Amino acid sequence: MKSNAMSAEALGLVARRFAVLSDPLRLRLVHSLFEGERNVTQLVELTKGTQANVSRHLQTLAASGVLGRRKEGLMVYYYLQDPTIFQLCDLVCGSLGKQLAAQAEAFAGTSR
Amino acid sequence: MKSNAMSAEALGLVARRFAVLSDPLRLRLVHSLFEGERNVTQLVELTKGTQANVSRHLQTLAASGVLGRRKEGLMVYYYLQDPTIFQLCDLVCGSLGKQLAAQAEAFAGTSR
DNA sequence: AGACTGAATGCTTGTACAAGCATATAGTGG
DNA sequence: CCACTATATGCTTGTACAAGCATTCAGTCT
Repeated sequence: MKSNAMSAEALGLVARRFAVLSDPLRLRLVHSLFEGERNVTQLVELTKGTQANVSRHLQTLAASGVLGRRKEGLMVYYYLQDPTIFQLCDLVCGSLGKQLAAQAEAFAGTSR
Repeated sequence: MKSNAMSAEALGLVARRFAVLSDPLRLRLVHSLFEGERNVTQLVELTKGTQANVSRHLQTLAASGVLGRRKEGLMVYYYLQDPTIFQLCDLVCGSLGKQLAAQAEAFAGTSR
């Protein structure tokens, strides 16, 4: 595998993965699953979304491999399936935190 | 800061960061800068995009703090400014690789 | 069987945004 | 000042997709 010439196909997959994580409600859902699996109703309450909307976003997340599904009677439990999600979120949050802190400092510096 | 109740604002920022990385051309641009800064014309050639389109995507990437800009005469050089981008890409690529390998194996298993 | 609950799916509407094309700005040299 | 090169910016069009609402599907209980 050449490291400097990613195929268009691979690029599309990576882009798609990022796109899946680029929605606030989906991020809330992922975040709500950090501490363990939850069924749809619980997720609706936790995220304060509508049932239909939450259900659809869960499909998206599951289809992309981020979440897994487990059916138990009437209820469907979703759980984090991709373990890299934690690190991904940590990285982005850390990076944004640093960036905002730097901006704040630069702003404070303007009055010197 | 409570770790289990991210503000809507913070969530929006994270989502936005992922959204910036969710475009194939932008990923190509980022990838083209892995080995050092490049000016717009070079990036147009490397990514085979149009000048206008490349320029606009570079704006997006720079505005979000992923890239930095350096002007030198007529030319503008862009460079990776957020060091976490490497790790972010590695994580996603690794995760996708595992996922695809697992799928391939599962598929092969169907004929057993 | 019917009534009920949890989850998924049509269908529509509004909005964000990528790409294309033409044009404008900025900087350089004659 | 004019011509030229590098980059950025209007403006338009097409497409993807989130949200809302109603409806359907699936499973449980009597």
